Amino acid sequence: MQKLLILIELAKEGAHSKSIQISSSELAGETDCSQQTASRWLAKLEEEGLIKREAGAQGQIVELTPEGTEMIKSLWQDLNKAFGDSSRTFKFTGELVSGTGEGGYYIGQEEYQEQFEEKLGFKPYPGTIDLRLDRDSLRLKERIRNLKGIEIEGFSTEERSFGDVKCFPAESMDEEAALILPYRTHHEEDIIEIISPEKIRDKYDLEDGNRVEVEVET
Amino acid sequence: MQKLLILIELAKEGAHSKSIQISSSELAGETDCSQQTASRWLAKLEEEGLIKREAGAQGQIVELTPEGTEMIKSLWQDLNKAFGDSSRTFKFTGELVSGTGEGGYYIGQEEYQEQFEEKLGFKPYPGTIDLRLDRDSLRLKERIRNLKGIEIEGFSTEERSFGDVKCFPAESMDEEAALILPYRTHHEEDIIEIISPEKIRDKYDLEDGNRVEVEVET
DNA sequence: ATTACTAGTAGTCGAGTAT
DNA sequence: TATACTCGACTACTAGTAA
Repeated sequence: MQKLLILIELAKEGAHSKSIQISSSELAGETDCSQQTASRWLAKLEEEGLIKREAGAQGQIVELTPEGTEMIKSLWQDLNKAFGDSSRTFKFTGELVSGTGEGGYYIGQEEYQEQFEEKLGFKPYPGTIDLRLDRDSLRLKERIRNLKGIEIEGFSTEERSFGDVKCFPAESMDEEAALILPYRTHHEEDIIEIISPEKIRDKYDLEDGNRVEVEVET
Repeated sequence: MQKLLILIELAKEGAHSKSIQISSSELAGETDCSQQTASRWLAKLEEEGLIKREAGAQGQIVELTPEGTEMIKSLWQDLNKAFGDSSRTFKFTGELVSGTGEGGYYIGQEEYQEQFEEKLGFKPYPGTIDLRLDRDSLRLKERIRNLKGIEIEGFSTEERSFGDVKCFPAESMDEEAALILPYRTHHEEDIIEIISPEKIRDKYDLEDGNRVEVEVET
């Protein structure tokens, strides 16, 4: 129990994004245990690879490792699931990039199109708008991954298979749209794909590098 | 450690909002411990007043108590603080209600007005728009309370003192606005106060009971 | 299939204290 | 001041098993 509490306290102090200076007694005070326990746990957490630290006779500098961060973050996401992220609008920002054209190939598939029309209420233009997300928006993507969206089922043709896809109603430039999130990701992590009934790129004369905002409903 | 994990697992299963049926071995599977441990913890959690349950030879029905829910929720909020809720738009919905007129009295104070103008960029109409929140939006209010907003400092007159207030830029009906969150709350918990440079009530002919949406930036 | 007791072991605790 | 060791007490674990 203290192990988790200590890890959480370190996260609260910001150790997931920077090195922090914290003494074992300070930490003990925050987590309601003895200085010895805090010290012992810090040593153990280091051993387990969850934190990195430099401990000396005059204090220590602590930082969560990616593994430690991951552990706390997944706990956070569990709680997000539990307490819900309902009725929330996520605003993604990023710049327009050219897809490989593969997006259109996917979306154009009749099986996908039918489901989009049925579940989203519109027939998407057979092409995706690809956005390279800003740093801030990257977190949101990770977050939205855990939310329940509209499920689009995959299927197989003779040549290949198309995976399950999750989507969320969205709006961009006052146009109806949807965020597409494949379960099997084939994109770089900082890119999202948007579909819309209109060919938004042409309608608004968009070019690569233009800044675009997308509001996603959950 | 298991104690927290088990409590979290129960929350994940929805036990904070309804009674759930879960066997000790099921719970043990999810939290990676033995059936005996899960069983023992459930008994202990009940003893501590964190859960309520009906255990019998053919399973048990479990539900978090308000205390248990509070415990997990505060953990969640700690993590929210740590990992941030940046770049998020919160959409509040509710129905318009008449304030006591006290809102206008507050907002009208010169010391507040100056700070609003300086920190929000507009001089609010001296009156608040009060919204009785929908159930879904209630959660958001609780959530937004923990976020860093724009601080408006309190002050004292000869007669009385006005407390610190936190506010967030917002938009409602395409009008610039701000959500006002007093630290010392004097309202019922399901009500939020909005200010705006315009007298929105008149401009849009709003009456009590009308549904209003407010998008709050964080 | 459940819940949950017992017993033995492993893990965790804080006090005292060394460095 | 720090960190962190030893040690005795206590707690929590799992396996076995009863009900």
